[in-house]
Amino acid sequence: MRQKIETFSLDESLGFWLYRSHIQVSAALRQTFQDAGYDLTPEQWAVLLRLREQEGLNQSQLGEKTSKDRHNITRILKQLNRRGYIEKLHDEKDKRAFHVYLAPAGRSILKELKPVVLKHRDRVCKGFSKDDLLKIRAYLGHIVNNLRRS
Amino acid sequence: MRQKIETFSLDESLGFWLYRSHIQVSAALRQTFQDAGYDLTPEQWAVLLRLREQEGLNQSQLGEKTSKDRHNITRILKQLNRRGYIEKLHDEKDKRAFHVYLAPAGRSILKELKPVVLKHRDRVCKGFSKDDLLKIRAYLGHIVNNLRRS
DNA sequence: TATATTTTGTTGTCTTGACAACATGTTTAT
DNA sequence: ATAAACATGTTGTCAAGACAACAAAATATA
Repeated sequence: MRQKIETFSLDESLGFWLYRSHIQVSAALRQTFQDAGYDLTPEQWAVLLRLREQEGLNQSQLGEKTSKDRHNITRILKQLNRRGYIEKLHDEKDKRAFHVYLAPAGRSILKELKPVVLKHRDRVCKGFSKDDLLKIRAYLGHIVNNLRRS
Repeated sequence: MRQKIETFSLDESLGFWLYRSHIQVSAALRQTFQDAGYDLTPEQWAVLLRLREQEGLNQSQLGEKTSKDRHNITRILKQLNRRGYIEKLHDEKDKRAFHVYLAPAGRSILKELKPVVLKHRDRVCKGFSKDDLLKIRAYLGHIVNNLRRS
């Protein structure tokens, strides 16, 4: 009867590969923005994308929909506000809350950056079939699901 | 003849799913360490793991092997040094460089945290077959490869 | 109604990642 | 041999993620 010796190494770690791939995709997108002459982070881009789909959310809701907590959303919105890409409007009823909207400059940058972002996407996804991409998304969704609640 | 209108949304973005899954796995591991009573970050853990496999690297090499640049490695090693988990020894020949080694406390914590890390791994990987895990790793490796050079 | 609890958002601290500037030491070219 | 280029590591700045503390407002409860 042999005892099972479980072991682990960094290269066998799923978490490390997620870290690695995320870091590199993020760095590539950052570089893409920089090459295009825009001072924008991947995180700020994600928030703008989310706002294009759904405007008028309050900050907490926006945070949930971008996987960022309210502290970080506060500061990312501050940056986007400074650059003139978004607007925060007070909620009439709830005086604590804001509703967040795209400003005209925000809509502009979304259009302007579309071609370079598509190019970036092609680079990241090179060699993958549509089926591969669906499978990857399913796998990552499964992981996210495994960690839901507690 | 219809023009192809390519579009994108955050939920269709591979980069966003990588971000999301990475963030959650990382948060879960952080919580795991905290629950076990250890003040250790996932990044520090990754460096310790790498050192267990390969000691005596200099900082730049260690950075490459953990996908961190030399600036970040400097600071992570500072933390690990403060906690007594590693040692930095001067290179005899190259007076700029250090060789990094695990200290006894570093070996200890690697052993002590093994069970909780395995538990964390089981949680992350729940519902995946060995074949699934190999496929995920292959997919993520493919992405990393797509972004190599330039 | 009065109090307690929860929600919304901000600020501050720490760690990490990206990046520039720098000091020091090594290697290469002239 | 000297100068130029490069490598190694540190420090500082900013953005972002984790987290604690806080203020203000809304909601629940007594």
